[in-house]
Amino acid sequence: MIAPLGEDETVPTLSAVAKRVGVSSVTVSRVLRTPERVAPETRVKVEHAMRELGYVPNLVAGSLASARTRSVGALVPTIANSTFADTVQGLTDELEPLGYSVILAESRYDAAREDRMLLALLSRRPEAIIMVGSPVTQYGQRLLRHARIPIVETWELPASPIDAVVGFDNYKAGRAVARHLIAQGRRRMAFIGGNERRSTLRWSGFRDEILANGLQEPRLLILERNARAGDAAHANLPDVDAAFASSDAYAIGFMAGLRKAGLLHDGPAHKQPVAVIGLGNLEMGRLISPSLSTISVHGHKIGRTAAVLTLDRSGERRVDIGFELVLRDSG
Amino acid sequence: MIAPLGEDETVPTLSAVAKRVGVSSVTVSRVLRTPERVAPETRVKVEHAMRELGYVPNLVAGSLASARTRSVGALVPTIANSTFADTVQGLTDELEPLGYSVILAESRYDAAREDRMLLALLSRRPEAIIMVGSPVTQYGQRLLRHARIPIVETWELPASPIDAVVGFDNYKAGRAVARHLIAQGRRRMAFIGGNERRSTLRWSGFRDEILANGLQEPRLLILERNARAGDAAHANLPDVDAAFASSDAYAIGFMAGLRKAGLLHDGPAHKQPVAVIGLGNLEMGRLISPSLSTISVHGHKIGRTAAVLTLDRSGERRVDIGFELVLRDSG
DNA sequence: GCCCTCGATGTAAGCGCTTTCATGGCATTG
DNA sequence: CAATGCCATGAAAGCGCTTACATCGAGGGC
Repeated sequence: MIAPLGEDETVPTLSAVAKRVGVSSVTVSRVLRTPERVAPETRVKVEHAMRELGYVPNLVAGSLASARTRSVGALVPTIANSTFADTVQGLTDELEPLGYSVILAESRYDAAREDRMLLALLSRRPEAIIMVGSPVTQYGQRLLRHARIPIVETWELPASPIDAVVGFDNYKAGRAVARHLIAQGRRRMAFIGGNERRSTLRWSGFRDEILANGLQEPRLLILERNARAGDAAHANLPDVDAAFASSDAYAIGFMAGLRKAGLLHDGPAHKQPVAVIGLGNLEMGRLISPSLSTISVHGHKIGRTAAVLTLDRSGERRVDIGFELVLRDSG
Repeated sequence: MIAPLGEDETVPTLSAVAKRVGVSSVTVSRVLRTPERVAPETRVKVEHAMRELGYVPNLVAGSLASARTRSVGALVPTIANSTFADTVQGLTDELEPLGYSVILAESRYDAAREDRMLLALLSRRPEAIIMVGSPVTQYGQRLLRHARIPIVETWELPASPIDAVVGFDNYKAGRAVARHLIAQGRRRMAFIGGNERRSTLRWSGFRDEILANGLQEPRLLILERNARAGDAAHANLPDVDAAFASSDAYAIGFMAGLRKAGLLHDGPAHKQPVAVIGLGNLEMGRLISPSLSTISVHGHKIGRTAAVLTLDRSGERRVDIGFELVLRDSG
């Protein structure tokens, strides 16, 4: 596939450096890994030779020999347009200073692809795997259970996690939003979301709370991935006075539709004909008008915490990082 | 650092599978790599044993033996909140089906960190490196020039690239925006951007075009990373009638400031007291009101093209993917 | 002055694969 | 029927490191 760049001279190895200095290759290895165990004089000579040759350590050889790859696998549904990028960033913030690299894989909300990616990741022998959600298939679960490395599931709080978990209760988030909207006097609710587990959990909570309050069953609008929540959404949801969107992007799209229909004002929440609550707390939501009320989910912190959970396996393996209802002008 | 999970039994290897079936390990290797060269009967037995043992190929050993890691390195300034995620996604879209993994690194617009990440990536012997921009330091440049693998620089069109390049002309983008705003009758311009090369290039083009038209020097507002472009920006830019923001996020932040100051209407571009043009074409920009005019930059396509450039080294090594001025209601 | 320790270096083995080359059996050919 | 070729498999070497373990002087303690 990828053809190596032509030309001749070979990439320098440890022993090339060793030969040049006139020491054995262990010594060279030592100036890399445990420089304090090498006589300063030799060390200087070796470092000099490395620079001259442009030596770049071969970590794949090193990994094989030491059984430590200094890499972690990260599996997310998608990295683009998404708050999962925050989680990945949190992860790297914590891990890169320690010399770990992250191998990134995207499942695209596709079970088969998730399994393939899991296998691909494991083949590279990462020292831990951090994923958004949990493996969907039995096969994926088995793969991870047998991997014998720390596994961190995130963004949810599964009942029987494989190893560690850091996330929040999506069901409760749904209930919290419903509770707020009811208190605000809303009566005809709708839910806008995608067709995946976290979204479904939020829907369940939302619905349960509403029904528990004796209100009518909320409307449910499942959007396909990449669907435009805008015009479509409002056309499908006539006659509602509040909507909970499973992501800020959906919420903002829905608001665009509302605005077109003249159902969006620049005033405060209680003046809105239709209340809208999102989830994710994108910066954008704060900037638009009316500003978006949302569930804030601490994506970055999830990533950092996941990193900590792989590094320190002694403490509590389940972290409920919570969420926060951020009220602004949209609902 | 990361402690391996306790317990005993060792992870199965190729030869463990081989022993179990009673064949040599080459045969097992062959059913993985070239199954058509193995007698169907043996193949079935081997595959069965693999499943029984839960064998997961060790790609790090394979990589060392074959000198092919089937990985590529991706270096971006940041993955969060950013359109670079699109580029990474384009990359993986093209590469994952071919069995490549992407190793992700973030430079955070920091030269020293960029060099460290470059070295870390190269140590893992990726078969290609795709980066946003070009290495900032001499050292980084040298590292890549000596790496003997395809290198793709993106998002710019450097004069003397290391190897391949796919991007657009940031300077021309700046000129194009200026030209448009001038044609729209704007006279007192401002530029809002970050302190990094691509932003500076856009500023140069913007400024040059304005001066070439005999208008007064535009105002320049450099924002720190993560600064809120909102209130701050407008306070610093009184008396302008048009602004070009180096990213959609800045643009939307600036618009929020304008709205507060009563300088933003819901009508069409020519009715706006202050025109605003962004860059990036975030979906959000289409949804807000007034909708954001912007330079669209095809981030996803950049990623895909970068992948193609690493896979097929025969064609043109410089791709100008262009940009597009998308006019909506903000300017 | 002898033994021990310790610091600096080297030797050897091996990590889990792939690659190259060899082998032996069987079918094909004239 | 011998020569030929091919197909399925195996043996051996080695990828570039790390990790025991060995070695060898130089100092220090008594």
